[in-house]
This record gives sequence, structure tokens and C-alpha cells, in this order.
Amino acid sequence: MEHMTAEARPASPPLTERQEARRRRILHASAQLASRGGFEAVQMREVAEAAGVALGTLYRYFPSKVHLLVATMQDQLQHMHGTLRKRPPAGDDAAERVADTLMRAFRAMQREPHLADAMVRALTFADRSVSPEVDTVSRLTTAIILDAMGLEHPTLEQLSAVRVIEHTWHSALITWLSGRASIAQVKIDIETVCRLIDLTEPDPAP
Amino acid sequence: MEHMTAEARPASPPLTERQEARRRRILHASAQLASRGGFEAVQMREVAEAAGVALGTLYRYFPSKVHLLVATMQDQLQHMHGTLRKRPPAGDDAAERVADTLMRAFRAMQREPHLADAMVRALTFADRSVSPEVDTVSRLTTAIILDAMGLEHPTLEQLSAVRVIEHTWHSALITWLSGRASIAQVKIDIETVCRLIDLTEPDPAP
DNA sequence: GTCCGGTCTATAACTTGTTCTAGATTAGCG
DNA sequence: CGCTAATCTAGAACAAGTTATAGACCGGAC
Repeated sequence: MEHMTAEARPASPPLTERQEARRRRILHASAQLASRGGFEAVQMREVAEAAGVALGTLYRYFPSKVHLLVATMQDQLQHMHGTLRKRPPAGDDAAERVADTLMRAFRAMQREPHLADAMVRALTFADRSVSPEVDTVSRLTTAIILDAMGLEHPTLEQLSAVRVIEHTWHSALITWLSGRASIAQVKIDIETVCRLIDLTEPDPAP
Repeated sequence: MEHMTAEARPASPPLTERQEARRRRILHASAQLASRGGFEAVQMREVAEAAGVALGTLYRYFPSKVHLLVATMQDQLQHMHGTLRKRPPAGDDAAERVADTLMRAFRAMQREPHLADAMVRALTFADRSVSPEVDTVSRLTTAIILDAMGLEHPTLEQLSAVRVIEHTWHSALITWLSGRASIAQVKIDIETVCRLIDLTEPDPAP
């Protein structure tokens, strides 16, 4: 496992201290506003005001509302990845541990449903211009799942299973957020898809 | 199997002929515009003009852009359901047939990627106010998958598998539409998730 | 310190989804 | 036919994302 939890910005010019602070204020304001009204409550003018920057500056840091919310999700995911690592999931086999981890993440979302709404809606609404950022989020999610499986060198088959688990995770979240599925239903879906993991683990002989 | 392919409008007052025609013109215009530039090319003023109705009328028929595009998807799905029924999928077991069917649907989307983009983005972006319509689309998709499986009375376990397959289908489509996954990758994901079906079919003894 | 290019602020303007209004048209009904 | 309520039209108006502009400010080169 690599240890770059908090760093994923290979980007262009290294930000000055004031700039880093601005960026942080913006992300904080974004999360704050999202925690109340969800996606639509994150209004660019309000984010700018709450963060104490001009609207143009906000757009310099995040070229669109979707970019901003995806970056917010990146931020939150990194926190969560750290948190999850501290208490590794219980469970005998990999499938259980992954389901356990995702349910833990799901409970975190239940605590801030509006924030979850804003982030997930932005994630799935993102078009090609946001692909790099969305990809970063996806890699973070993959890392979390692989951590839960406890694998150093997953096979191609296992990576496929992880992809499908991620698909299910995102889509199930959406159905929950839009009120079309209950918490129990999401739990079942997660547990169902996690059985795919067993399929890829032909238990190593008696 | 029931035969209500083209009917799913239990709604309030039965539309007059002219109204039905308007509705159809609107959906046609929507699909037309979507086929060019995708989600953002479907602009309400343009749809209204192309359909030859006033903007206010468009909003009376479809209370938002997302409603309109979800209805467009409903329309397209019904066509596809009909088409798919004519030539049932080849394949020995249920998993193969479902994967086959979904890949056929996927190829249809590849022929109109912009239209697919508009419809799928609307579907996942829809909030609670569109739940009933999104649910209808979901039921249609479920029906298509169950048809492919060839089941009259699926078990609860099988229904769970179908749910997960649907999740994967939607999410994989999104990653493809936003350029983060190749066609080949989507194929693998579909085939991977379809293996869940085998898990629910403890083959009925010799 | 002074100067310069890039950054930030404040604000207006533009775009597109959505709502509203006033008047014309239509459908159903006696 | 003539009436009435609902519907439709044309167009203005509003909301929020995004872009553009002009000037103030900051940080590094000299």
C-alpha cells in the first residue's frame, strides 16, 4: 500500500500559502452549503461570498460547479479513507469486509445526506471536461475497496469485480438519494454485488 | 409476459388527438436535438420551436428538462423492448442471454452516442421530483432483463441480481459516455456482473 | 525600492432553465 | 350557435451558471 493519502496534486504551479488557504476556504464553504440544501444549494455566488473570494477567483480555482463539487468529494473521500484505515473492517472473507466497509461509508453519507446528494449528483453528471478529476475520485474509491479486500496484487478478475462493485455503489447511492430505494435495499444490493468477490477466489484447496 | 409495450400512461385526463400529436412532436424534437449535441444541445426554447409549440406549453407537458429527457428515454426504451423481443438473445444459460441483450442495447447506444448521453445524464441527475418517471424507466429495464433471463417467477435472490445488473449497466454507461471507459471495458463489466446470475441458479440436478 | 506580469476584486453582461402574464384559441356543452 | 373553462401563444421577466472587463494588489526580478 502506498502512503499518499493527502497528496494527489501533481498539478502545474505550486500554490502559495495564501492560495492554498483560499482553496481550502472554498472547499469548506462548498461542503458547508452542500450540507444544507444539497446540489442546488451550492450556488457559485454564495460559495464565493462564504469563502471570501471574488466570483472570478472561484472560477479560476474550479472551472465549474461540477468541478468544485467533485473536488469536494475528493476531499471528503480522503478523510474517509484515512478514517477507515484506522479501524479495518471485521469479517472472515474479503466479500464481508468490503460490504462492511461500504456500509460504513454509507452510514457516513446518511449522516450528511444533503452533502452526499451534492457530491454524487455532481460525480455522475460530470461530462468529459471533468474526467481527470472524476477519475481521481474513482481511483480513491478503488483504493478503499482494495484495502478492504486486503490484496496486494489483485488479479484482473478481481479488478473487474471491484469495478462492478464501484458501479453498484454509485448507482445504488443515487437510487437512495432520489428516494427510490430504502437503506435496507441499498444494503442488500451491496451485499449481493460483493458475492462477486467470492467468485474470484477459488479457495486455495483444503 | 404482459403485452403493454406501448402503454404506460395511467395518468390524469386522456389527451385529445391534437394534444397527443403535440406530445409526440415534442418528444421527437427532443430526441432529434439530443442526437446532435447531447444533453446540452437539448435547449427548451429550441425544443419548443422545433416542435411548434410555445415555451409555456412545453413546460405544461414536461415540467422540466430532466422530465422531458426521461420521458424521451422511456419512449426509446419501449421501442427497444419491442425490437429486442423480436429476436430473442442467443445463449445457453441466463447469464449469457442477459449479457447478450445488454450488449445489443449498448450497440444501439453506440449508434447514437449523443442521444444516449442526454438520456442517461438526465436519468442519473434526476431528483426526487422525477422519481415516478425514473421508476418507470427502471421497471422497463428490469422487464427487458427478466425477458432475457426467460423467467416467469424470479426468486428474491434473482431480483437482487437484476437490480445489481441494472446498477452496473447505468454506471458503466456513464463511464463510457464520459470517456473514462472503453467499449471493451463496458463489455467486460457487463459480463462480469452477469456472472451473478449463475450464483442464483443452483442448477436443477441431473 | 521600483517595476512588471500575473492574480484578485468588484461588477456587469450573457446564457439557458424556469416562471409569469395577457390575450387568442379550442373543446365541450347547453 | 353561443358560452365558459381550459388550453395555447407570444413574450417579458427572473434565477443561477458562466464569462468578460477594468482596475487594485501581490510577489518576484532587478
